[in-house]
Order: sequence, then C-alpha cells, then structure tokens
Amino acid sequence: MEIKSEISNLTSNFLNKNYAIKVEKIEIQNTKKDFVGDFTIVLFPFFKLISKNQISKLGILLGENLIENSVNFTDYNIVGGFLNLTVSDRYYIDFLDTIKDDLNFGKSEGKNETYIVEFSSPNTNKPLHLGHIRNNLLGYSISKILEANGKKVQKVQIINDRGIHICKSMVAWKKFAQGATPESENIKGDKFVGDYYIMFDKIHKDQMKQLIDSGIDKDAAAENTEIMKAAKQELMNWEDNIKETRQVWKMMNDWVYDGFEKTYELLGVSFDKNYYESETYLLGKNIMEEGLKKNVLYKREDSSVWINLDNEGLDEKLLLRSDGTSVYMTQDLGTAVQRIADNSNVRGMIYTVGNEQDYHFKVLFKILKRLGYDWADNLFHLSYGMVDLPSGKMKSREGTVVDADDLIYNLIDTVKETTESLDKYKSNNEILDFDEYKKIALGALKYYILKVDPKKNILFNPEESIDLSGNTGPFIQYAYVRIQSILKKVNKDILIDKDYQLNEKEKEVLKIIYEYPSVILGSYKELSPALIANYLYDLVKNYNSLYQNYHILNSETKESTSVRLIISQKTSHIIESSCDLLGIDLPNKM
RNA sequence: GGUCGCGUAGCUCAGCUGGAUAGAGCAUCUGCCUUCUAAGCAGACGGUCAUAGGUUCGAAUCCUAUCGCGAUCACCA
Repeated sequence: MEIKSEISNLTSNFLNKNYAIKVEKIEIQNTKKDFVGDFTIVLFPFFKLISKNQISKLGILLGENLIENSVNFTDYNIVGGFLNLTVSDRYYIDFLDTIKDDLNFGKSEGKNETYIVEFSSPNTNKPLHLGHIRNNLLGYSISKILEANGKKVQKVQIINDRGIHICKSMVAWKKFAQGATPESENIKGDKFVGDYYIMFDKIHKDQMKQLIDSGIDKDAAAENTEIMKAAKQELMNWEDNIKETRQVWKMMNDWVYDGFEKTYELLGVSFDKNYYESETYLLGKNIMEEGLKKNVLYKREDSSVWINLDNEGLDEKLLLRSDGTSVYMTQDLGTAVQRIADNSNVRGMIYTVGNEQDYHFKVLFKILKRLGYDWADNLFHLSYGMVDLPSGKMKSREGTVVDADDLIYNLIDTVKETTESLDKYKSNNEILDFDEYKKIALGALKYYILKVDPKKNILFNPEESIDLSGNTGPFIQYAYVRIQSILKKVNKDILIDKDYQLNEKEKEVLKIIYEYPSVILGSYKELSPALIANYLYDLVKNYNSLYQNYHILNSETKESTSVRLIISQKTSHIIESSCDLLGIDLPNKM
C-alpha cells in the first residue's frame, strides 16, 4: 500500500540518518481498535539494535520526524513498543476522490498470460451433489480472481464419460427401461441415468447375496454376478467399438450432459472447453517413450513403466501396466501436455480437486517437472476439504448425498417463505419475482460455501437451513439494495469538500475501502475466495454501522451528505466487484 | 504403520509473512422502526486457542512430542 511504503521509507531514512542503523523490513500494521491511530510501527525489533533506554526517545523522535516530513500524518502516540500514527483526513478524502469513479478499482492489468482452470470434472453416472457445488463455486471464483489480477483464463472441465460406471447404468437401462427416456418420464437427464445406476447397484447386491448364500466367497461374488458380468461385457464392447454399445453410451451420456447443463446454469457457472475422457484416456503414452529416452522413467522386467520419486519423499509410481495400458496418472500427464498445446501463452494450470487427491497431484507435478516442461513450475492444485454431514461423509449408496438441484430449489422456497413473512412484505401483501428469490438463495449458498477457507472441511447440516441473516450472502445483498435505493434519489453530481473532517465511522469504512486492492491480490496469491468473502463482510458491517448511526441524505451538512454518498457509492461498487468475483448476483429488491 | 491436513466460544467460522486486552455470526438475553428498506443497528453473556515442552523481548501463529479427527499410501479412476 502506498501509505505504508511512505511510512516505511521515512522510517528507514530516519533510522539511517540518526542512528546509523539499517533495518531489513519495518513492521507496519493497521492500528488495532481501542487505540488511537491508523497505522502502527512496531518498535520492538529495534531493541536489538540500540540500547533499551534509548528506545522511548527514538519513538518520540521518529513520531515527530514523520509528522514533520509528511503532510499525511497528523499525530502520533506511543504505547509500549508501538508507535501509533494518525493519517490525515485529507489523505483519505483525496484517495476517495481519485478512485470514486473507477469501476476497476482494486483490479490490476496484466501481461498476456493464460491460466487454465479445471473444475467440476464429474462422472456421468450420477447427478451433481453438494461436493460438486463447492468444487464449481471455488473453480469459478478462482477464475474470476485470476482475471481480476490481469490473467487470461480458460475454464475447462474434464468429463469422465467412460468406464465401468456408465456401463452399469447402460446395462440396467437396457434390461429394465423398456425404452423409457428422460423426456418420456419427464425427469432430468442426469437423474434419470443416476436412477439406473442405483438400480444396477441394488440388483447387483441381491445377486451377490444369492451367490454368497450358495457358498461363494464375498470377493468372488462381487465380481461374478450376472449383472456385473454384463457390465464388464459392455465395457469390452465399448473398447471394441461395438456400434450398438457406443450408441447407447452416447445417448445416455447426452442425457446426463443435458442435466448437468441445467445445474450449471442454475449455479451460474460455465466452461470455455470440455474435455472428455473417452477422447483423452489414451493420451500420455507417447510421453512415456520420451521419458524412457531421457532416463526419467524406467522399465521393469515385466515391461511395466515406472518413475522413482524416492529422493523427493515420494514413492515409486506406476505409469504403464505390464500389458502396456495406461493408468490414471498417465492420462493426466497426457492431458496436461495436450492442454498446453491447445492454447497459446499458457503460463500455468490450476486443478480444482478435493484434498483426497493431494498425493496424486504432488506426484503429477513432480513428474512433469522431471520430464522437463518449463510450465511445470506453474501448476497448482486448488485443494479443498470435503463437505461432510453431521453423520459423516456423504455416501451415495446410503442415500445421504445432498443433491445439488434439490438443495438449491429448497433454498429458494425457504427464501420465499422468509421474505413473505417479513413485515414489509406481509403488510403490503407483496411478493418478489422468482428471479429475485433465486438470486438471494444462491447468494446465501455461495457465500456460505466460499467464506470458508478452501482447505478446511465444511460441515453441512441438512436439517438446518442455510442462514439468511448475520454473516451471510443476503446480509451483503441487503446492504447493496439499500444503497441503491439511496443513490436512486440523487440526480446531480456530487462534489467533495476537500477539507471535510471525517467522523469515526466514515473513516473506518474508508480505511477498509483502501485495503481492497491488497485483498484482491491476496486472494489470488492464496487461491482463496474466502479472503474476498470475509473482507466483504467486514466492509458491509462497517458500512451498515455508518448507515444506521448517521443519516446520509438528510445529514447535518451538505458536505457530510456528499462524503457519505460517495462512500456509499464506492461501497456499492466494491460489493458489485467482490460479488462478481464470488459469482454472487445482486437482487434489485429485498 | 509411513505421509499429508485439521483441532480457536454451546454451534459455524475469522485471525495476513510471530506483535497490544484472541474477533464475528448463530443460539440465549436487553434496547432501537412517525426522516434514506429492522434480512439491519446498539449492547450483554460466552475462551486453559487440543495437551505438554521449546525458540523469542513477544506464540493461536514457528519447532518437537503426545492425543483426537480426516485423507492418502492399488498393474482403481
């Protein structure tokens, strides 16, 4: 921050000149509430450099020096080893004046660098659930945050459309559906296919039980039920490119995509490109050849291919089976190389994948690095914690999965009920558009998920609805709507009085606005939308305090109205900007 | 067992690369709608920062050990 570097420079000059000492870094922080001042210089580190009895004298001299040498500081006080500096109102007023019309305030320009962000990445055998919601919201928000930091972003998902899981749904459908389709049953496509997956599982279990009863051991039974054999056959047919299998496969996957598309639309996320495993699962083999040539990889006697990462604290990892077929890792290597080739100016990639795959990505990045790709240094695993229920993990087999669509539609209902029970709506017998309810419900959901540090697990209790008051999305939206209703009443240009004296609340909000650029940068460096969400709450909370304790339109003086209006407007800009980064829409009325 | 992550108020979470008396929301309790929207504001109550050592002028934050929870360690994806 500008003001901090000014403090820092003046302080180093002072120390250098008067005490002939050089300090690497001067510790400057925001002054805590309950103390007078705006910024605090920590004097403790100087204990080491000069004798203790000189330190209080140093503090006073430094304070005087800062005030003398800059118009931006008006006062100082020393408490213990802390020097608290007060910044002039004029500085903040000037700052407000320069940024007031800048809608891009806080964002930065960048070079022509592209980052690929992968998220969502579903299987095509079941509908999206709450875990996917977290993934999607994080991935989408990080994409936005990268853009705000001047990067170009290519949002991609890799769809796992191939494998035994979809074959299971296919077998069950062929056997029992009698030609039923999502249209004929009027069911969303992903749910329709998911139902057959569940049906498969049920039948498989029944058949397993019969086999076990007839004396076959459990593991063998699991592999040898009639329906499981049929699914395996289906998978082989798929590999052999049998026409009928491929047709059913394509048809059912299309149903699923249709359903996914609706959920994505509801969530407000989108992708620039989809990758399908059926098209990428063979990638990576040619890289193996290269790796062998470079002696990065090695072949065992049975001709399986491995990499040894022992000296990096990791294990040996298989990359090609003895029969020459590839494993998951091989595919991911191939896909990474492919994606870099597909786009120009790619600087790096971000994989939004749960923390259960931490190890996998550690290994993946190491291998790419060993293979000598220069972009391997810019690969990041945006690792996030699971969404757990009070009963533990969500398990599809036990029916404890929280379905994405159900969750959202239920929340919309709750928002509608809550709204209609508010006095202002009850007394007017008024209702809002569905679209507004949707914005509020999704605002609540998105904020609820994104405000939590990505790496932490989230505990979600389906019994309790997501809060709509307090530290929530609607809290932010509500403040925004209120500001709009004030701004609508103003129709002439607002002029700032440069000599205005800020009150405590005004200054507090301004100080928070001042921090916004560093928050955007921080959320990018940490890959954490939570920083934006928490900042936004802080801003809005302090703004509300100003709003409730002082009048804005009919305030004491013309000058205070002007300043408060501009603070309001700027706060609303930042709400718009932050909510955009979080993927949260703002309603017109609440 | 090896590796990684987490443990902060009854519950859900903040706490930046170590800094002042550890902060919010929910829940409970008090006040505030005849001037800009009360999904709000003002306040009360609530803590051995898992435990024990260590480093430091200073530790919720860094190090070590222990306990608890979770993930991961496949010729699965």
